[in-house]
Amino acid sequence: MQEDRRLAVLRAIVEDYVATEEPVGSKALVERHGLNVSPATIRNDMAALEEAGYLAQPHTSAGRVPTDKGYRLFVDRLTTVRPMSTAERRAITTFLDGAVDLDDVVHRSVRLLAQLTRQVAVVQYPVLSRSTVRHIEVVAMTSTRLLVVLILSTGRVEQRVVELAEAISDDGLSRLRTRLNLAAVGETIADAAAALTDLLTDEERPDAATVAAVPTLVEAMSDHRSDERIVVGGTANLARFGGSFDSAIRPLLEALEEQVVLLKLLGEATTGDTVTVRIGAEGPVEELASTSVVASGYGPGDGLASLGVVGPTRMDYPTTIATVRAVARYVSRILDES
Amino acid sequence: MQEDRRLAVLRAIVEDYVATEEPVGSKALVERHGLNVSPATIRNDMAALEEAGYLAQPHTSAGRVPTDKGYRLFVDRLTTVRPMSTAERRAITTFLDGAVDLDDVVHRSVRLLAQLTRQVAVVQYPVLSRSTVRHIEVVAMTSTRLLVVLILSTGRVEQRVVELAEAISDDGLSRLRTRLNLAAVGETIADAAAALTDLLTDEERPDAATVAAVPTLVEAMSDHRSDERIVVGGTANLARFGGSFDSAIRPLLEALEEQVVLLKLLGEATTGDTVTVRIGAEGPVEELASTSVVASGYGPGDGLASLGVVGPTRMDYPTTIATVRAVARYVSRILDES
DNA sequence: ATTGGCACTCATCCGGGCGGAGTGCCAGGC
DNA sequence: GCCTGGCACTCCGCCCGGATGAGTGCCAAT
Repeated sequence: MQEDRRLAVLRAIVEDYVATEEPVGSKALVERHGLNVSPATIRNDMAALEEAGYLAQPHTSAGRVPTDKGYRLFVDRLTTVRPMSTAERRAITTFLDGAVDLDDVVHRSVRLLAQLTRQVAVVQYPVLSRSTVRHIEVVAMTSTRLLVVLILSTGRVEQRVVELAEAISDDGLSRLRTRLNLAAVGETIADAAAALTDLLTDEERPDAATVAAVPTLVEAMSDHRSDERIVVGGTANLARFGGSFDSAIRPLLEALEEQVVLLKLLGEATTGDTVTVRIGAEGPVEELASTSVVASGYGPGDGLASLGVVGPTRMDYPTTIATVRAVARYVSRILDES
Repeated sequence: MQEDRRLAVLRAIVEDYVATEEPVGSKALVERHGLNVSPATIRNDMAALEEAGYLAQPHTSAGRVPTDKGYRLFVDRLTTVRPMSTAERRAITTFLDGAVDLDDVVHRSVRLLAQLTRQVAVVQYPVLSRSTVRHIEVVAMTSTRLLVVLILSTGRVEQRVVELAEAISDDGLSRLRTRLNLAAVGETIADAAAALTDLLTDEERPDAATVAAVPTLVEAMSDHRSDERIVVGGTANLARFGGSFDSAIRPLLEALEEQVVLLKLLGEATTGDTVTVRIGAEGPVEELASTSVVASGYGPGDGLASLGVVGPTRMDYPTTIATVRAVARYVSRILDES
């Protein structure tokens, strides 16, 4: 009974606070929402909610503001998923359908997310597993320096530079190339890596170039790390971010430049391909106590990479969640098709 | 005589203002610099400088602040090039020498610039001309969808997806591959593009796959545009940026996300491989009236791409200029070697 | 051409007084 | 037992006025 109303009050406070950015008081609350009770009643409820840790007062005799815990309850139990309008759906599909390659998909996704949520968007490159080796190309830059290019069936391209201990001839180069391709082409990544390593032991006298090139290749193959690149967009939306520059925005800008931190943020906030929300101090980076992350796994098949937005704890969770989910799903579908 | 002193006064004001961020008055000026005249004299000089448009007063009876014109005079005639300390030199070389490929060079350069200048750094990917085609690889994603990968001798890799009107067989695929490579490998970009285009007309009946793939390849080759990618770093340094968020920082953040605007900024501020400075409203983007750009062309051979920093008009020009120049030179050298 | 002196102008910094929004609590009503 | 109206209280934010001080502009003297 009262319990229901109290939750309604919490929801109303969150909504109003998100909209106005100002502490919300009892009177304004009853007016703006159709609560058929008096302000006094609301005050009692608010006192109870504060007691329970869902609300806080900036100072005595100011309105209430949701705490992290309050937001948590809000997103967990009070959020009804706002279905996206068909216009929005179409915006997403048309914008994303124009993409021509993986890079393009990723970059378009960031822009899209940033624009739709008016927040900072973050997209991690997807890891395309179950790919096989399509071709290995070896290019001599100088006589002791090779560029090794690995082309996978999915279109991923890895390139590495290898330094040789001794010069290699044109002939040696093309022998190296055929040998590498013979061993690896057509295999899955794991098998190819094994086959290549075998080259080192099988042969009587593996030449220097092989010795140098193989480990690099294997590393490049297993280097899904290099796929953990991250693209950030919509930083200008930080302008809407309230709060002081130094305490809120600067650490965020710093984090956005640190791929490692970003990955941690995204990773933490992602389980499977469902949308996850990390609110304020729940996360690993304490300087980011006043920011929330809404992220989702995505990718062909299962949740293999993450994408999402970063914003102030005071954000419009329902629509943000809906948008992130919609984009994640559509991007996944595109990746599945291509 | 007085003219000399007036220039000295301008220089002193610029230096003090850059250091303190506060309007500088006559008394403080004579104290902090060894000017052997009285404050009153300085006041006269300042009045003259203001009359001439080099200084401005925030409000009556406040100290003076340099105008854009004042900064211009300062960098053009009053700046003695501060040689870099050997420690700085070494920092640059060691940091940049660790780079393994082009991507790495570019990214390291941004970080380096951002750290050394404590400003926002911007580096455009260099256009590596005189590269030749090393290999063309064609990968079937589906039966009507090909991934074309172009490997250049410099290590640049371009990839494009091609949609075919009709399905292609494995056999057709490998014939396409050999034909493309036969025509293009070893040629310079320009020659290869021509040779490929010839394929379309020479043959009796060029097959559908060739028809579809060739234009894409040619486009990818001439697509130095895709080399006009830009990497930005050090955004967190915006925190030190004075001024209001909305009038100064927000437009800058927006500009930093707009590759086009950035390119215009960099391009404008670059002629040849010498360091150029664009101050405040001199530039093309009016919202960026309170920011300056210090940029330099760089690249193997001549100034083929730009790199530089963006910061408040009130910046330490001498050291910034020295740093940008040093980095540009060293990056150029690295690119020349590899 | 330079200097010291002097009057003047503003920004900035308190301290106090006021208004208003909002709360907490209590006593009465359904 | 829960809701409500009333009332006293707390503080934040705003405005005002005076004091402070840095800095200027001008003028007469050297």
